Amino acid sequence: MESSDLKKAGLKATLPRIKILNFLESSGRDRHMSAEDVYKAMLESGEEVGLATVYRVLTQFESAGLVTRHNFEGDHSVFELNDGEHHDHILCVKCGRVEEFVDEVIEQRQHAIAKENGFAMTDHALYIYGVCGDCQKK
Amino acid sequence: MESSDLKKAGLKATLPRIKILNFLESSGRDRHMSAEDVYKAMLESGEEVGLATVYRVLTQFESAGLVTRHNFEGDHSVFELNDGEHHDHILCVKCGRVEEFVDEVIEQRQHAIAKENGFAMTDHALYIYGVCGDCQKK
DNA sequence: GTTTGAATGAGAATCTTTCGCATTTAGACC
DNA sequence: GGTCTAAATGCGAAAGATTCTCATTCAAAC
Ligand SMILES: [Mn+2]
Ligand SMILES: [Mn+2]
Ligand SMILES: [Zn+2]
Ligand SMILES: [Zn+2]
Repeated sequence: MESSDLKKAGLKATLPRIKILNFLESSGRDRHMSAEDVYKAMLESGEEVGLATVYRVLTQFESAGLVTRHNFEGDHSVFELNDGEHHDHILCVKCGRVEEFVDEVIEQRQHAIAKENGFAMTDHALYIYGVCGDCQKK
Repeated sequence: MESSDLKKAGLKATLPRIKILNFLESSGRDRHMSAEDVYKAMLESGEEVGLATVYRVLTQFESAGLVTRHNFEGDHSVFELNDGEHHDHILCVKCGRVEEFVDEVIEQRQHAIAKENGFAMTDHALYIYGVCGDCQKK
């Protein structure tokens, strides 16, 4: 459906790419998914795409700015559809819940710190880990 | 030498653990090393320790609070000796240079954000990526 | 010094991700 | 619509990082 988005991103509108993009757009709550997550979820919904293709396409989407890659799990990457607005994440170490936030003070301090150290900042990753409200009750 | 530190941490003072701890303590500039880095560097200096043991010991040191694990490279962990003071990192995406910093404003905002989201904060990771001064000149 | 459970080393195994290559396909051109 | 061609796919093999298994060794308690 969104083959226009793909072409705009300089990517040929192939069936696997369309399927994966559609899938990411329709995965409301669980926005943050690993390649394996995407692969399995698509299998279950009958949309067959090779695992290697999922990895390739997600990486291409990242380069094209369609998705963002995160490494807050340490041992594997998770991806989320890029909605244009940057945000950071706070994660529950018990249940895996993920909340998003933006803090202008932190954003500004980061730029200041980069400048202080003579760096031209290109990116940053901020992950806050903790126990969410629900998990504290248990 | 520092077998006392190990015992204090509840770890038996074995030869591999003593060697690795000594090595970490003597690695001045390159404080941030992967398990493989530690393994190879020790081989070169004649201190033979199995790779699996390096992985095991570093993980034990982490649990004991002797070292801190970072994932700023995405695909593998790096470790650094814990000096008691928390700090964050700014990394050059060209040459891999790592600088350390502490920013109280950011630290406080993080706690505030956790509270706002109902989380009991346990940890956080902040990595700023950019091009360092030297690499900008090239 | 002896005993014994814990730690080690070596390689196998696992997990995530990438590669190689034969086959398929999107998009350009007729 | 039919042809063509480079690019994309799917599969299994391969790679890199880390963990596991298990026989052997060792620290430290007695
Ligand atoms: Mn997000
Ligand atoms: Mn550091
Ligand atoms: Zn939770
Ligand atoms: Zn640099």
